[in-house]
Amino acid sequence: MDAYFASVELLRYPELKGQPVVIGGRRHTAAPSEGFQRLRGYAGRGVVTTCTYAARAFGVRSGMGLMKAAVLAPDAILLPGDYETYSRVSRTFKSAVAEIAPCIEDRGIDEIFIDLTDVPGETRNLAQRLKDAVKEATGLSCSIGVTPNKLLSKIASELQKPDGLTILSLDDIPTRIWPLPCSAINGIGPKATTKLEGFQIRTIGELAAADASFLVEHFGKSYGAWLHEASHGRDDRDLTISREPKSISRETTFERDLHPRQNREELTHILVSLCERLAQDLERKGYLAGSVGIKLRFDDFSTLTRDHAVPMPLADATALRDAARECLKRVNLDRKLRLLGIRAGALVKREEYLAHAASGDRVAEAGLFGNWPSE
DNA sequence: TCTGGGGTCCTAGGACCC
DNA sequence: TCTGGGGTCCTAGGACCC
Repeated sequence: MDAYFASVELLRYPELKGQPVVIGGRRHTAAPSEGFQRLRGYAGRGVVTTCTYAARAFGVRSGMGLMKAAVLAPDAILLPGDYETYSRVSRTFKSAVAEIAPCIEDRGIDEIFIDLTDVPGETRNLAQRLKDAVKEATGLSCSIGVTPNKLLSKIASELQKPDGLTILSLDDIPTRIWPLPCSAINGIGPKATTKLEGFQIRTIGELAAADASFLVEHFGKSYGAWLHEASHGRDDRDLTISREPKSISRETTFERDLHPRQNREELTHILVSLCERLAQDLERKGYLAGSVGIKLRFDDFSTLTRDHAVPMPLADATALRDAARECLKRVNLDRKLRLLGIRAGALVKREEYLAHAASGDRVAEAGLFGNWPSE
């Protein structure tokens, strides 16, 4: 989806069309009827989640601090994110696509992979039908890349944003893919980009020209070999149609840094609140946590995590808090914090766990391992 | 003027087991 | 007194993505 959150907001406020609009920051109590909040004079933490193309023209980008964005585009309109609406519209566009092509891999709120292998129809025609269906169902534009695999489709979908439709075959790789910067490949982030630049490798073509052995030597067996394959547009991954979550978490960045001793009560209150929200998430989704972790970010932005495997899977707020305390015992709390998070890992389906526990399977399993025959 | 929140996957060391 | 080969689980950190 193109500039997804911002585009959804433009549906709600059509009068903002063409204007620089930024989604981000915390929900504000001021009603929009009193006029839109401008970025000018913004004070506080928070980043740009999404922005319109008009805002991008000022140099504003996703992930940029709002204070910096305010300098670049002081008259841009700032709207808080409304994730419930974005989720609802997300389900709508995915359903519209599924009516035409049911084999879909979910890639988050605004992105999907679609397997068109068994969908009849001429390629360009089919892609246009998908775009039309999304537009019809949501009023929003999207950008599509049709290629032989996921790696290339992801790159192709970015080539003509917004409202793009790009079709590539393997023969197009030298002309369409190789001129692009390495970072256009999904999986090559800032660190790898910098390191590659150190070897004078800037484009995907330059990466493709590098020896596989050289890449393995400097980037490791697995990542190095993958870099080589990716640069040649090779990718044999299947679509992942359904998956179970591995972890569920809640975290929050404070308005101001808090000290574990001076602001003990405030921090305790925040932790309790995070545990309550996480407990609700677990309950709603039907999972129990086999491990509980905490995440701390200090005033210098350094981050630390601690994990605790619990003897019995749990999901209620009090138990989460007790487990979090076990983790906190192992941390030196002598510096101010800017973020606190809690995470449920080693998830087990509540229903399945309860069924096993009732049938005594757990006891049998423990017995099996306890009595393992020795040589 | 510092840098959100929710995730996944990978690596690597150590404990522990047969 | 010194040392194997295979495996799993736990924990911590980091890169990357939406």
